[in-house]
Amino acid sequence: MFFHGILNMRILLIHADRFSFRVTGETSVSMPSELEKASREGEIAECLVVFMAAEKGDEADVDSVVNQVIEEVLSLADQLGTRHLVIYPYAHLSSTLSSPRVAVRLFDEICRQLQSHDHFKILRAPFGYYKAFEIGCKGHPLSESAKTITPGRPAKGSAEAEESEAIRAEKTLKSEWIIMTPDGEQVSAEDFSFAARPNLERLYRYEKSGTRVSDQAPPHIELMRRMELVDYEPGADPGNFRWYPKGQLMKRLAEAYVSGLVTDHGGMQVETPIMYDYQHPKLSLYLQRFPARQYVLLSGQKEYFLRFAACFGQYLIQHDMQISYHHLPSKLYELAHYAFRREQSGELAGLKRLRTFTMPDLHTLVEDVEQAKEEFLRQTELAMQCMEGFELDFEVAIRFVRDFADQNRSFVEEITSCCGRPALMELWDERFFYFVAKLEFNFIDALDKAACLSTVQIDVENTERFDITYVDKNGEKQYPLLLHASISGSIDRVLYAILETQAMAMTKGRKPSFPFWLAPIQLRLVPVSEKFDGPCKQVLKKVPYRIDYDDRDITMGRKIRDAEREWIPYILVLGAREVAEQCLNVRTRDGAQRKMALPELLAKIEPQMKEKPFLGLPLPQCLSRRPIFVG
RNA sequence: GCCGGCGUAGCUCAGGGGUAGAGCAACUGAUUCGUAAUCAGUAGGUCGCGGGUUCAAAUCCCAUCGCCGGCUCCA
Repeated sequence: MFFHGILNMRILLIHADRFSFRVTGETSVSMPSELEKASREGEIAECLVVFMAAEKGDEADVDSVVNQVIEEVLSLADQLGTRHLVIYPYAHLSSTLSSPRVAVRLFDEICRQLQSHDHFKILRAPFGYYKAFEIGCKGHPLSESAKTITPGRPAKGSAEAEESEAIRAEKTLKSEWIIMTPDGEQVSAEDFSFAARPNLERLYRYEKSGTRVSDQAPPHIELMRRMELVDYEPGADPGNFRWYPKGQLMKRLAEAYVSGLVTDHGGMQVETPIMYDYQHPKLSLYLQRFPARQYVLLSGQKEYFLRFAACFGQYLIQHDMQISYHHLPSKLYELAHYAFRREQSGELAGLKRLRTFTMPDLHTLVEDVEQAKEEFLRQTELAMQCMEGFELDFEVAIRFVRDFADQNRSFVEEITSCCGRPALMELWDERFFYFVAKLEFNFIDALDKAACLSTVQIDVENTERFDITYVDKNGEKQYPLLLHASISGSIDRVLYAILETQAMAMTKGRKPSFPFWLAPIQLRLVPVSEKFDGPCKQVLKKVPYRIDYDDRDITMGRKIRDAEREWIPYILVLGAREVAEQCLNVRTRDGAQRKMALPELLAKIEPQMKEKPFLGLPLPQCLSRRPIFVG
């Protein structure tokens, strides 16, 4: 039903002073029955002529196409005040025609429905014949209009028609909101005292009302540009960003970190295609579950959609795998680079919400509910560790189908105690989604808005839909349960959260900083004058981190200022005094200065890199050789 | 997608029917400097893109694209 693409019905509407046609010959798809339904020739004054061509994509959902064509025609006829219609099959509007069978069905239905409006006089031209026509177009602004009809995207004005079953269901879904404390206590969210957890209250209010007014742009947007990390790309579709060297480095480090955590946890890393066949039977079933927000692309005569998650690529692998109960739990992992969601333009928000983003996606097949719970907890711990590595604070939300929560009370308590903080719990009476349990780590940003980062879910639907099976002890095929997990959430969104966190720190008068392992430049060497170039080169050779060298011909005050504005964790000043004392003057983010010998400094830095990935400088080491990317 | 705001130099912005402006950055020169902005000079623009009104449009009108915010949405 939400199955649509770009190969869809075209109609051309022309308001004419006069229109006439006559059949001139047969084509390869001529059907004599058409001549009975329509006329061999006809003439009409003052009318709306509807030229139509049915396309391949229409075959998926004839009813929806018919409804939309009717709506377009009625609305235009109404505006023009005309009562005469001409229905004219016109294959030349399309290069990818549907089958004649479908086209005839479509035209029949459109005519039948239009005829039911008795104030119309309809002239119908036959399908499948060569025809000659003459037309006198009125030429006013409304007199010519072309439309492409998209099945499944129903007529304007029927807002609910645009929603999938699942989304519609969510609207009517009754939620109960509870706060669950780490020691297992449950309090209705309305009665809970949030004094110690203001962000949890923000999450609850945000979730309950779904909105938060703001007249400001999220502060990370200015930061991502000023810090030369990420920027808008006017040459692309909105929500597709360009990544400058520093941002690209941070992204690669974050990806390497998350992938390392997941593969150490037993995830088997794979890579799957970014585009899929629209007509694939299993995928089309899956797509029907969700609103149509895909990028669709046409290649030759075939339509493809760009993946919106790594799920189905992995389902298709798991479907083909031979799995026995010995292998469970079995984990496939992909760093989905990229996933595409054609969000509405107004929904895009810097790095928080993009149309193209990178997402770590872990899918774990488990034998039964017991194994699912065990894995769920391990993956929750992993997500905790991940947030710690990124130095991010978050609030926990857990959502359950009520029956599942009732039958697994101790599990629910274990999740909250594992997170070590009170959690917002949502309970649904019925299951509308594919999962029975969902954990989320939500980040609260500088504008008090929530964004979901890590998530773990128990899926009870998709192994059956994608025919993913394992062989049990008795040699019988079984459907496993499936855990979805994104240990960090979208990598882009992690960067958003890091930048928003620093924006909040700045408003509180604190100096912003990146986690040391993620800082694009970790140390900067500042010579007091160019006379110290020699000793500086010696220092550069001995530091195994991302260190650069401010060799520009400007004052030292200026160099310090620039380094501070880049949030560089260690600024090393080298002049006559340091050369004499065989040391460096080290300035840290707190503004303090200390004399340190190089080995002492390296020893201080080392623990900050523990178990974190490392990559080299993303830019020329000498600042004098470094171009400016943003203003 | 709908509603509102914005779009002028690389960046941040002022101007508002009659010669295109500032600060920062860039470039050149001087300066060799001790912890958040050294001094002087030079260059830099299809005023988002496209139409229209006008003797004349960056300025007014229309359309369009982009960004931001709200609605909706967030698999």
